[in-house]
Amino acid sequence: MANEGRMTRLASMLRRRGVILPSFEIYGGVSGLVDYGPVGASIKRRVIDCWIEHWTGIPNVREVDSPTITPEPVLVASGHVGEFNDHMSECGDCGGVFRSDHLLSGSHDFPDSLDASQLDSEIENNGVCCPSCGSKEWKGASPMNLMFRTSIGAMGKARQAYMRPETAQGMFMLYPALFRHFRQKLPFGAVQTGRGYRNEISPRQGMIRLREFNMAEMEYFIDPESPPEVDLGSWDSRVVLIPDPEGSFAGEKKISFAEAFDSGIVRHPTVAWFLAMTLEFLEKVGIDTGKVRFRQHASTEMAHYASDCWDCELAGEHGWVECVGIANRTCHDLIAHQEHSGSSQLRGWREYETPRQEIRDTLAPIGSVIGPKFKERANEVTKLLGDIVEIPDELPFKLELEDGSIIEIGEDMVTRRTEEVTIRGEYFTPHVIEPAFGIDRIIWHILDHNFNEIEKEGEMYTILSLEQSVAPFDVAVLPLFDKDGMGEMAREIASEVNSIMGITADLDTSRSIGRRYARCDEIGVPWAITVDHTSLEDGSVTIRRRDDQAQVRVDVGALLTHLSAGAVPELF
RNA sequence: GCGCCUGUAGUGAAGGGGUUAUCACAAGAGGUUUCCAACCUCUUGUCCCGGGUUCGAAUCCCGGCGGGCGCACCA
Repeated sequence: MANEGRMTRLASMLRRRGVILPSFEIYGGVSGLVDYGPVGASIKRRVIDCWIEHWTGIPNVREVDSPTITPEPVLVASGHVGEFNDHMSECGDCGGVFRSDHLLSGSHDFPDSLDASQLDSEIENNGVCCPSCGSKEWKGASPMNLMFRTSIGAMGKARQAYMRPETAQGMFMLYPALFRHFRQKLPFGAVQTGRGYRNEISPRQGMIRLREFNMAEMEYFIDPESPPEVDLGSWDSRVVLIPDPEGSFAGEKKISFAEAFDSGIVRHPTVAWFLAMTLEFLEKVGIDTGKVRFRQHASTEMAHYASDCWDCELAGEHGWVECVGIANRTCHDLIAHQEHSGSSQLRGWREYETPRQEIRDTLAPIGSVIGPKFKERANEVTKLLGDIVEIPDELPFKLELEDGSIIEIGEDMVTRRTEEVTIRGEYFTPHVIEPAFGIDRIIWHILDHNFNEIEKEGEMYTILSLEQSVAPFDVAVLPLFDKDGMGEMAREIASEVNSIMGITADLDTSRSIGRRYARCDEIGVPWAITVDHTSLEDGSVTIRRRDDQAQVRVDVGALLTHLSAGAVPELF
């Protein structure tokens, strides 16, 4: 990094001012867990609010909220229990730990599919050496699950559960409710923000890799045969894209989203749309768009559920960091849950433009005959009759049961019907496009991109140039001195400002006015109202703009009006 | 998980087997001050935790926890 020590100073400031701090510090701290302090929590809340507002701006998108504790079968169906159970092999000499399947990647076609003992024998048979020390002494492979295990119920019959590794599954569980809510018409979407948990082996880099983290995800359900039409023309800025390095577009490009889609780099129109929406959001919350790039996953690194995946990476003190993933998860999750749960509610209905007429032959079983005749096998017979595709022309006919026995279906057992039916549409499993945001990583980059160290009268001076929408306070109210009634007037103004919905004021009365401006600048408060002697005489105050320290005098009433209308800049 | 480095007020640092651990900035109280970290007085607050060596450990050793970097991991 060009500016030595900048990251240290930023991290120190965040701790000193109560933005982001290590958790449980008086007990020694826990790696991978952080606190948002009295200033940071406001920033986080506002970033999340901006995010919700941004994505619910899409028609037919609603917020939902589901539990973090998730029963095991849900995560078995989603693939997380299997996927998270990677086996790890430990070197007996140097203690290095490696994924067992990676050790075999050159010598076995499907190392993923092996169990622990198979992995061990394959490793031994192939003479795999430890990548760090070259030893061939391996301890047995053992599963490593990155999810936090817990159980539901305190006593003996407790059910196995996990803390969710993503919010997405909760939204898939809500699919039937969403389908009803949106009057059974796709596309629609659900957004959810909340905590996710991954028991990382070694969390590092401050708040970049956390064990408990804040995420924000949208599941946008579409009919794969008629994805929503999007006009990408309204996002005309050029962005840096890094297409699949193994694909035909390999190599960094700087083009617009429309061009990227038209040329086939971005394969799906909805994915292209969400890439553009993502950039727009990041810009709104104060990310420097010059430090944004989108990288397409190579097919080999794709998550188990994704068919096309783009990462949005942000540049900062930690280099390029993945902060958003946009994945076309196709119908993978809904199909998996349908199969594991047996639910038939995880589908959409596609109406044909013109209804189809079909002649349908059916054999309706007559239970009063089949029952007594086949007894315990009657259920199977009934089911098989319903499944017959080619109805035999003549009765009686032979039917083979599962156990191989052949039975004869006679005329007295069924009613043969030929009817003309009108088919108006068909069921299908929707596809889902998912933008998933790592909120903590985005907050880190907002802080990073807006942390400005300038020189003021020969000394270093810090300004956090946050957008007002994500600033910890909208405005600071500062009496020039806390005497002669200036303090009282400031307190009144602060409480009036706080009574405006969505606007918060911080009151600071201690020490010199210059010092208080500096404190506000450091945590990114965009505006400061100062109450001075003139204020006591004529009810006017001054308002100071953080970014250039310009100050104008206005009537308090007018200022409050501008504050509630978000029109303070017009005063300058 | 492994290796190397590392841990002293809120932050940044100095020091260090022996009386009461030092400095700057920050913070609190009071004073002063008619707008950008001013000044004066006073105040609060620190050796990560545990064990060992020692007459004596914040200092040396071991372990744990935390942090940094490298390797590995990051669905």
